[in-house]
Amino acid sequence: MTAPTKPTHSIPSAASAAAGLHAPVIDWFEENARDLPWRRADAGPWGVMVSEFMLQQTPVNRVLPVYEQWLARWPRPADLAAEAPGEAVRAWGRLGYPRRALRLHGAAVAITERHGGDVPMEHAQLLALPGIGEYTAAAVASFAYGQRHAVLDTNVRRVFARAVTGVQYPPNATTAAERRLARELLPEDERTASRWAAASMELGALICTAKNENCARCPISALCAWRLAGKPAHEGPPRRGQTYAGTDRQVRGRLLAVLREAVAPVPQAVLDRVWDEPVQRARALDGLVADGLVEPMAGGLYRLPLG
DNA sequence: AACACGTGGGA
DNA sequence: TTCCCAAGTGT
Repeated sequence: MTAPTKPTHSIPSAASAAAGLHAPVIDWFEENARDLPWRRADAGPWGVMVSEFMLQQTPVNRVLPVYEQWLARWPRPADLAAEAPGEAVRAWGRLGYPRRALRLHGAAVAITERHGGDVPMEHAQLLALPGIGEYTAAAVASFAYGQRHAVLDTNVRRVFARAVTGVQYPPNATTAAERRLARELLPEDERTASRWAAASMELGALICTAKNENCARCPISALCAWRLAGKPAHEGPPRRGQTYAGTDRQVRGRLLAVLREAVAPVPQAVLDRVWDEPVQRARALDGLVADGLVEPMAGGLYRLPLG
């Protein structure tokens, strides 16, 4: 008597059960994707890369105008590489986390020196660039070059948490289980995989949002584990809210705002006006200098870095 | 692993 | 007003 055929090497997973997500999400994306400049055919790998830097923790609507100015001024990596890093910081404006501007400049220099001025195609080469981590490397490889990579950002993590795992929010930090799920859910076909990456991200950004999710317009609401379970509220430790008022970050922000607007080196006395408490003020300024965001000059003057 | 790192808009 | 959140990275 023969035992029933049973693949012992293949463990039934949530991923295999969720394979039916691809078509509805991709179809939805074809119909509802936003017409964003970095998605246009003429954006190119550099446009995609610039957008990814700017979109790290900053909403699309605030990125849009800065992105347009940036690409108009520096249409190729070599154009940015030829500038002083401080010009990148200035052009970054109020997008926040200005060290990203410094890293984008550094990445442009590395691309110019190591890759002949072309944004590299390989994930490992992208990952080696300053300011590019796991997410951004996968995003550029997928969006700019159509490659097959798991692109796991906060939107995709939330979609998976709900649709597949059945919980309201993903864990605070990305887990190995999430990475495995993302890989398992990735369509085999390269073209489909890159569409899936963009589509699942867009779904999280427009429909399956952190608050006030719009299940009525969701293409996979019928399959969503979280909705099917009655949309149970998040359990466990609350996501630690980041305080801001009174922190060094706030002081650094004020300091840098003054330097960004200044056309000439700024005297220490002018910087001193942005914050009353001298110890914290000095610490914040020292931190900016240590980070390479501010350059001290002789005579107690400060400016954005010349290089 | 936990933290630092900006900014502004919406609920 | 206060709180939450937005396509993360580096240490």
